[in-house]
Formats: sequence, C-alpha cells, structure tokens
Amino acid sequence: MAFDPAVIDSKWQARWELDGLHKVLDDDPRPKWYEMTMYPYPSGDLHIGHWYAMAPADAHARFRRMQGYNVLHPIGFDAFGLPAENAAISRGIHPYEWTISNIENMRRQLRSLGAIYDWDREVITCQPEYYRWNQWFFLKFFEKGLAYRAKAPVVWCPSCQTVLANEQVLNGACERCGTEITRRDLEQWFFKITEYADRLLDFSGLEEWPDKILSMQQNWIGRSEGVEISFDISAVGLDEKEIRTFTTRIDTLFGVTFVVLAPEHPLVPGLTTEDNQQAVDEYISKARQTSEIDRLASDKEKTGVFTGSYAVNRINGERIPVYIGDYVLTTYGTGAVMGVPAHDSRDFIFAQKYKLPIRIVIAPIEWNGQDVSEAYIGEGFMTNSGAYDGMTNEEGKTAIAIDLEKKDWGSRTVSFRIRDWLISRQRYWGTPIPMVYCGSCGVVPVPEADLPVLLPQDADFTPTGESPLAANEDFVKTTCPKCGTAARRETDTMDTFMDSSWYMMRYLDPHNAKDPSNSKLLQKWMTVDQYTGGAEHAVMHLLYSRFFTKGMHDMGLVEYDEPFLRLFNQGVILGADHDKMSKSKGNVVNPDDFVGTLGADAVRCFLMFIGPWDQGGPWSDVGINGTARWLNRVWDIVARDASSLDTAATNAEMVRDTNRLLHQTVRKCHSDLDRFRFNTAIAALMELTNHLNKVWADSSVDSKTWDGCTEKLLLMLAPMAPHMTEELWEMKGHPYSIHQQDFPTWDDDLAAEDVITLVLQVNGKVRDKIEVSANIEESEAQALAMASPKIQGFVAGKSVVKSVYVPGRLVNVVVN
RNA sequence: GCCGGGAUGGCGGAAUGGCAGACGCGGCGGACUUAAAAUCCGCUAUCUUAACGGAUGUGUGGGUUCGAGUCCCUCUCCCGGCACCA
Repeated sequence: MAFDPAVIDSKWQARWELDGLHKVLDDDPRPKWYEMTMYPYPSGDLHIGHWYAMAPADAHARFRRMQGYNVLHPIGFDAFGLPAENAAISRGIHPYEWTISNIENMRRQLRSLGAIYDWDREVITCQPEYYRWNQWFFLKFFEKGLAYRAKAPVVWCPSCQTVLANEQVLNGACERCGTEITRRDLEQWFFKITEYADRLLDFSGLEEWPDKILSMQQNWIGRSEGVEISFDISAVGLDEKEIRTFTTRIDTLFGVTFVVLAPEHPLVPGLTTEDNQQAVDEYISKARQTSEIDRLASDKEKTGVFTGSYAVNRINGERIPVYIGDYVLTTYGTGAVMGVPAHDSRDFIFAQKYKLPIRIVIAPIEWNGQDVSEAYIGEGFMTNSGAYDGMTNEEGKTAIAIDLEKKDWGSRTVSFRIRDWLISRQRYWGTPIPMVYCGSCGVVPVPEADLPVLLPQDADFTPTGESPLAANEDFVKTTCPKCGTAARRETDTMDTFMDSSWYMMRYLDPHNAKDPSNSKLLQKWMTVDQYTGGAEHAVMHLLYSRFFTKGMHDMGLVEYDEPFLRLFNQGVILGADHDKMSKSKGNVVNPDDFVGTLGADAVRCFLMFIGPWDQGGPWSDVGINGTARWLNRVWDIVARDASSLDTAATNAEMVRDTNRLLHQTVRKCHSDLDRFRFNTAIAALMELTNHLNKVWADSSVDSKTWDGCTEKLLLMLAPMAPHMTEELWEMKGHPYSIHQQDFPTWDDDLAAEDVITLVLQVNGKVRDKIEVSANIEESEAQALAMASPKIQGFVAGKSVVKSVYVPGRLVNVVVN
C-alpha cells in the first residue's frame, strides 16, 4: 500500500476525535503535566508561524504523554482586540461575527496539524462566559486596592485613537500601526504592578526560564537604589519649600551646580520669575510640540531655560540656578534632577551649553587637577567635598546618605522604571470595566451578582477618541448600585492582556459559571509545567500574568504564586530568502499548500528539522522534500514483511550492531525530545532508518531484530509524525493507539560500543586510526600507537616527550 | 551607549576540551526506464598530488593546553531587547 498522507491525515483526525483520544480527564491517576502554548489571536488564517509555534509544542506534549504523564495541552483564542474592530470599521462586519468566523476557520486549520488539543476545553476570551471573570477579577483587584483610577499623562495613538500601555510603544511609535504617539492627560484605570516590582524581580520560584527573558524583565522593572534629596527653595516664597530630586550618585552632591526640572513639573510656574516668563513659556510650548520620538532620542541636543530662581544645596549652602530642561523626564523619579556636570554626561553637555560651572568632586585615577573634557563616571576618591574628602566614592555614598537622613534633607529610596499597568482602552472590542459613576456616591463598583456587564451588540465603531460605548445611551445609563439614583457606566474597556493574565486557569474549568476556575482543579493542575511561545511577550504578557498571579495569591484566590514554571521561546520562522516573512516581500509560506500534498507530518517534521527550535530559521520549499522523502522511506521500510529475512545471511555481529544502534538512538531521541532538540532527534531517527535500509539489502539481520527496530522507530517518531505512525502501527497489527503506548526505553549495556576507533595523534595531529576493543588498557593502547608505522614515520628522529592517553578516544604522542 | 544571543562547506545545520562538517538540502556520477518523473546506489570543505598522501580550514588577532569550533582576552560584523531612567 502506498503512502497517501492526505487520506491518512483525515482518516486519523476523524478517528481520534470520534474516540475522544485527546480528551483529558481530571481524575486520571497518572501524574499531571500541564503544557501550554501561547494562544493565537484569531486573525483568520493559520500561517506557518503558528505551525512553527504549535507543531513542536505538540510533539513535546505528546512525548510527555508517552512518558506516562496525564498531559493537558489546551488551545484557545485571544479574541478581543483592535483588528476585529478595524475590520468592523473598514468592512462593516460586526467584530463578533468577524472574530467567530475567523475562529471557525482557524479551528479547522488547527485540526489539520493533528495536535492533541482537547476541544472541550477551548477558551474564547470575547465571550461573556469568559470576560465576566475579567470583570470579577477587576473587582477583586479594586477591593484589594490594586486597581485605582487616576489622571495621568498617558500614551496616546492618534491613529488607533486610544491610549496605549507603555509596553505597547516602540521607539516612540504605536506598536500596532507605527504612528508616532502623543501624550494626553486622562482619567484612567491602573493596576498597581509597581507595588509588586520587588517581588517580580525575585525569580526564585521559576525553573528553567531563558536568561534572556529574565534579564528583559529585570531591565524593564529597572530597579535602582539611590537617595531622594531636597534642595531648599524657601527663599522664593512659595508654599512648597523644596525641590525633591532623585539620584543614584549622592556621592557627587558637592558637585551640584544647578537643578533641572522637567517642563511638566508642578513647581515650574511658581519658580519662573517675571523676567524669564516669556522664555520659559516659549520653551514649554516648544517642548510640547516636539514629538515623542524626538524627545526620547538620547542623542538629541540637551536644551533648557533658566527659571530665574535659585535653590540652596544644603550640604554646602551654595545657591544654584534652577533650570527647566526636556531631558528630564516627568515620569521617572521625582521629575527633577540635581545637575552634576563633572560626573554625568548629560549634565556635562547641558552645563557646557549654558556655561554652568563644572566642579570635579570624584577624583579620577591619575587626575592632575585639570579640567576634564567629558564627564567622569567612574570610581575615585572624594574631593572638594568638605568633610568627605579622601573617602572612596563608595564610602562617600553611604556617609553622605546617612548624614542627610540625620538632618532630614533626604532619604535612601529605591526608584523603578516600571510604571503602573494602564488597563483602560477607549475601544469597543474589549471587556467593559465594571464601574459606575454616581453623582452622589462617586465611583461605585458593579456588584458581583450583576456580572457580567455585557458588551452591547450595537455600537458606532468609528474612533472618536472616546470609547464607542459612550455613544450608546442604553449602555451608559444605569442606576447607582449603592443609592439607586441615575448613574453612568464606565465606557472604557480593558487591555486584552487582562484576558491572557489568567487564561491558564480557565482551561481547567472552561464552563464554570460560579467561579473563574474550580479550586480543586487549580490545585491539581497548576502551576503550568511548561509554557512555550514567542519572546515578544517577555515584558508584557509574561510580566502581567506573573503580577496577576501574585495578586491573586495575596488575595487567597490561588495557592501558587508563579503561573509558569518553565518557559521555552521558539525562534522566528523566516522566508526562504532569510528575511522576515511579509506580504510585501512576497516570501510568505502558506502551510495549507504543503499539508495538502505532503501531509501534516511532513510539515511538522520539517519545521522541527530545520534547526534548533529556539533559533528559528529560514523555510525552504525544496528542503521539505527531504523530510517528506524520509517519511516515505520510513513508510516503505516499516511496511515490509520481515519474514523473508530469516535466511542463512543473518549475521550475529550485524544483529548486535543493529541492536546497539537502536538503543543508542532511543537514548539520544529521549534526551533530545526532553530538551526540545527536535532537529537532532530526527537526525538520529534518519540514521537508524539508513542503517535499516542497509541491513535489509543484505538480509544480515533476522526478522525479530528487524521488527523490534521498526516498532521502536514508529514509537519514537509518533510525537513528531502522529498520523503516519498511527497508520503503520495499525498496519503492523498493533493495538490502537500508538499514542497511548509508552516511549521506548534503552539499555546502556546494549548501547555500549565494544569496538572503538582509537585515534593516534602526533603533537595533536591525527596520523592514524585503529580499531581496538572498547575496554583496552592504557599500556596496550600506548604500545599499539608506537607500533603504528604511520606514527613511527612522524616520530622518527625525534624524541618522545610524553604520550597522552584518553580512554576510549585517543593516544597523543608528544615529540620535539 | 548598555544588556542578551550569534558567526562552522554552495545552503539549513551537527559536534561531554579529543577523528570538524553528523543528518538533510542542493550539485555531480551511476542503476532502473523507450524517455522523463519517482526510487535506489556512490561521490561532494579548500588547495596540492597521476595516485598513496600532504597542507590548510569553524568571523579577526592573541592566549591557556599534549590537544581549542568548544575555555580566556581583543576586535569586526549580524540578530534581538533596552535606551536622556538621573
């Protein structure tokens, strides 16, 4: 029978579904293994990138199942978000219709890859059964004080007409549409992720996360220890008597020659004197006009303007000018900095431009007292620093901080780069925030019993800058849950990262109408043992869901406090031209084209064979033929009737060699699949296949050996090529299903070589190779090396200094 | 600028400090075929040699070692992330 992948794929996909082979039972006695892959956005088409993320993940989950685990490997759809709304705007389709029809199509495509998804556990985030729990969690976080409303300068995308989270800004542009962002002051809902900053930096609860992701999270959180130090402005005569600044270099306090405020700093109007009013106004309006990209460019010229006021540096009583400069960010620290030009490169440039004094207070090594041509950032001894002179700057840091705290002029604090998580979106296609604004009671949460707050079917999707829900009177008009008088609903919706912060819980109990998930099931299944997905979610989804989990943990909702124990990031699949796939480059690969002709197994295996999964790599239209050819060869080999093998040609040595290779292959395959090294696992299986082809040609093994090899070959290949192996398994008369069998085991003794190639070197260069027994003694190996004519040729006329013996490997004769 | 990761044949890639290039693609030659496709077999780093063989070879330059693709230092380039964060 010829191998016809199209027939076999659909035959088994139908059979598995009919039999509920992928149904995951909660009361299964085997140990659990929860392996999740990041759920896709239902864009409508399953492209090769999805396959690259999902097929190897499925193979790994299948491997765990064959190792005896009860494996949960679920799938769902990240179904809220802007593209649905954009489709509604451009094509007049309702976001719900668009999303659901996309999901239907993608379900069909997902089935074609033959994964072990239990579809009864599917999660679709845009359905009220799901998003009501977003609202429920929101209320919990609100109760706990972790959700709050504040007016804040938020990032705004003029094209998407919505605020964005800081994480959605790339180089000053909207991550989605690339439009340059602007800033707006709006009342927004936030989650207090900053309160968890220190705990999020503690990675001790994680096992096997890529270092890259940990360092990205670390950078994103951006913890820095320093001192908040005040400068006295009581002489100006305002209510506010000081300017607070944050510095990590308090050791340079005696080098402060000016103070700079961010243009948005609240003290700016008060500190600006009449003479300087015009210049300051002009500067600020110019700063406003400057685009975010320009303002954030670090190589930009440092500009500023003098306010006319002075502050006093209390440590030495010096009067220093107060400037405004847009290189100071309002969003970090206190929005004001002390200017130490000698020891900060930005301050140095600023001081040069405005002719401000530059005073060295940390002496560089071998400093001759001369002026410096750039800021000195390094270590050194304190100088020009009064009583602190002579200390190392590290000693000075501590000493000054302690003294400032004694005098109440400052205190040691920690500053974070991370901002609170902005939840609000001025968009329709998301979870309504369950809050009500009452004229007399203020902000009132919707009672749990009234959830879900349903997203109304009808809305005007045209972006106006306000949530489309605001124009929907039926939605907006409500009564206050507290006092019963007329009130207005919150019309913003939630960031979709809310959905993905807890979806791992919902897979366990997707139809639960009483709770987001059942506590017993959470106890059984959580934490997720293995999570796989793209590295692009390093500081958004992965950080948010860690925060969310810790918040839930503190509220007593869950017992674990990390959602994902192990993380693996697959690389990016590139076009055949080694470029990123994109429609404009015309290098996009449609998996359906190959699945239809070569079969799902060939596509799966090729994606795994390209190279290490975490590296990604280029697709190849011709390369996949090699994988398809190999699967054909496997088919051909396994389908053969082995009884013709039992002839006089059977060779005991070849039988032993064949069994040895089999056991070596099982060992290698096992350890490779364990670590996501699919490419080398498949290479090992190919080697076994090649060997089998050889022994078949000369009938050198008996049928028992042959059948043993082909049976184990099928079992090892099953996680990667589930359809074909199932068909062959049945054809060979084994009991259904191959996917319920154990992964083969190996015997180290049988895998051990008994003859090895001993490499003979002279001065580290290979000169000869001889076959010897694997348990050869050193003395014998040395003697054989010296006896080799080739070695003798290279040693002749020289004196042997020594001879290194590496057991089982080589002899290296060192001569001079 | 800072933090990660990387650079190995024509291509994708493989190598616990110990035979560099497994496995696959492509190419070349052969078998089968009227022919082609498919399939099967063999060869395939570079230079040199009639051949046996020899020399060179893992981005650059140095170092450690009996021995380095692998460890250490320097530099170059590529990819990813962060970037006026005080």
